[in-house]
Amino acid sequence: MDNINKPIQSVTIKSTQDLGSFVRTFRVAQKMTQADISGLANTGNRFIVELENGKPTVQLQKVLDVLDTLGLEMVIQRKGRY
Amino acid sequence: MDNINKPIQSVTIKSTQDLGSFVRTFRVAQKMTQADISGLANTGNRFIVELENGKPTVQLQKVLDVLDTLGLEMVIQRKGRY
DNA sequence: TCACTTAATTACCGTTAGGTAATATTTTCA
DNA sequence: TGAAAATATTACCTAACGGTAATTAAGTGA
Repeated sequence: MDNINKPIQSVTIKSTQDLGSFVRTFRVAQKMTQADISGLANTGNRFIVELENGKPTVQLQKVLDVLDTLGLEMVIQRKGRY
Repeated sequence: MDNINKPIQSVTIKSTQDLGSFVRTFRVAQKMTQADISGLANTGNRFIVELENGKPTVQLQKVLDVLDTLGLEMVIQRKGRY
């Protein structure tokens, strides 16, 4: 599939790596720095680094804060929808 | 809106409370106990209790494990989609 | 190439997540 | 209503989250 120039609709998160990679890609696409996010989301730079690198133990509320800062939201659904 | 007997398609998670409430409701609908989940997801019962009660600091990977056990998946998307 | 920006690492450290196991409380239903 | 099942709480404990601040490394653009 050709995803070039195709706006992202949604990404299924199967692992913390998936989330980290997506957050990084999306952040960069928004031309934001890690410092921008950590400032807006009231976290340390360290948290952003760890999140983007897929740390499994990041805390949920902080993740939600970062997603909100990026204009993203989390959805739960049954497996296999598309 | 009448949601009775309407299969859940997706739930937007704006807070850890949202997630906890949804997990509980879904688990009960599946006729599973907390012990069932904690067994299958390799966590303690304590984690399930805390997750369902909306603890903000639950760790992401464990949440993903529980969702997987329930046949659910996490999706990230831009805000405001429906 | 070199200066500047951004990202990553490290040390320090108080707080706490969450496992287990025991106990208590609440819910369920025959 | 009473016993069993399910959920919640507690104590004990180790590992480690994540903030700050300083430092280092990596990336970028003129």
